Amino acid sequence: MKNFVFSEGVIQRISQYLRFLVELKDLGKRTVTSSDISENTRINSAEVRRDLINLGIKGKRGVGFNIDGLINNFNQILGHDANVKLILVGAGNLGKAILNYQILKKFGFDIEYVFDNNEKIIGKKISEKEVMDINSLQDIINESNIRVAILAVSQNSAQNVTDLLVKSGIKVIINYTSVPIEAPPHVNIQTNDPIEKLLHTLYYLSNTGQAF
Amino acid sequence: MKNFVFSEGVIQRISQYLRFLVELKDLGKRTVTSSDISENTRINSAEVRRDLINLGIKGKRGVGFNIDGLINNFNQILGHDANVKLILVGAGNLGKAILNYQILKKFGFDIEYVFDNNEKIIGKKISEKEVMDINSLQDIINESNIRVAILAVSQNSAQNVTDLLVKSGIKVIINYTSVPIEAPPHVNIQTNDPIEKLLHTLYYLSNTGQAF
DNA sequence: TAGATTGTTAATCGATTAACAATC
DNA sequence: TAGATTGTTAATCGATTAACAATC
Repeated sequence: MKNFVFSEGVIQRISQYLRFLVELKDLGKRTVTSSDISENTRINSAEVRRDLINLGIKGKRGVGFNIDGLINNFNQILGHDANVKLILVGAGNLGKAILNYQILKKFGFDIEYVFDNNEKIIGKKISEKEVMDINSLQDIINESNIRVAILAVSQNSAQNVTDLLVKSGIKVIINYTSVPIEAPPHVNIQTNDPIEKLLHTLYYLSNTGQAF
Repeated sequence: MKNFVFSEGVIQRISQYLRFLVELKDLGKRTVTSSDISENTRINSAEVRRDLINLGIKGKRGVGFNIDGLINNFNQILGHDANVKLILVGAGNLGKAILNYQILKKFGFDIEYVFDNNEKIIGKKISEKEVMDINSLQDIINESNIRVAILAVSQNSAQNVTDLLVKSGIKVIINYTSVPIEAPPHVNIQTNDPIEKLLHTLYYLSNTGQAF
């Protein structure tokens, strides 16, 4: 079974590789070299090659690696076998913008349901999705077996909605509010705001005159 | 000069520490232990202590570290001495949502100007900011010496606007569109979309039944 | 064949961890 | 004093890098 257990670092890098490869495939490319991947991901090319070899993926010397093969392998490792269904909570400005993110579809994620608590928009359609009453959230999650939610509600309802999501069985929350939220340890919260990236780039901005 | 050069890893960790500490201070806390920091950032507590010692920051045994002292130290290292001014490009759904991100203010970032190319909204106010004509962007950046931009335009104008930002002297672009954009190597692009985080969590979702 | 990139080795560096004496 | 956490050591692990023979 050890063969099927990957370290955090490897999974992290595979996510980065996969992201780049799907974009490349989209551009019509068929093969990719370890140095192409290295340039895009800032991961050393020797490490890329070692990762691939460790995963049992072979390339062609002088040519590179087959993009379709890599994508299939990576998806299999991540357990990304079919499209993954998501719910989106919050149909305000942020929610509407997220509904327009075509990248979700491209990477095999489908926003299946949209919820809000605002009676003025419940029942209306946004980007062809009907906005549902947040009071029906728990029932729908139970029926549909969805485990991943995108949180795009207002700051002051962020924690309440999080509690509801946890109670309903959601296991991954992509937090698009810019407030910290809390959940039990078995729920994975990924906060998506620009602060850490902004802080991080400041150092390079002020110390070199360049951003990196 | 070696004393003032920090590795990429250290800067990354300092950004994480700082983010947590500002939130803690906001809650009224005065001191923090290395294990508090460790729990929140998932960085080993011994490594936290070693980082702080290396930076010349001393704690009190049995008590912990002074939060204000840490924040000051970290800000100084990152070169975050005064509020940092930003521009926001794009005043659609996404831009409006970002204007409401109070976390920017809390961490010392001010959205100074908002630009759009839509004549219907140019001149109008959103969250007390007047929307300016994107044609005036280059002049205003030149005068104001702003070096950081948040990109929240539509997918099909993302690259054009990026080119304009680069030409105007912007050095850091926080890319909130979900399309990849290209810029010369001296410009730092930070793409902020949920794909890598989603891919990453899939592995834990399917391999353990839990997200981590 | 010539050019390019893989597959692999070996050396180094930084991150991670456990443990515990020092001391607030 | 008793309890807690720092400051520090030492051992280990994974990441990083350079280099180059193998081979497509």
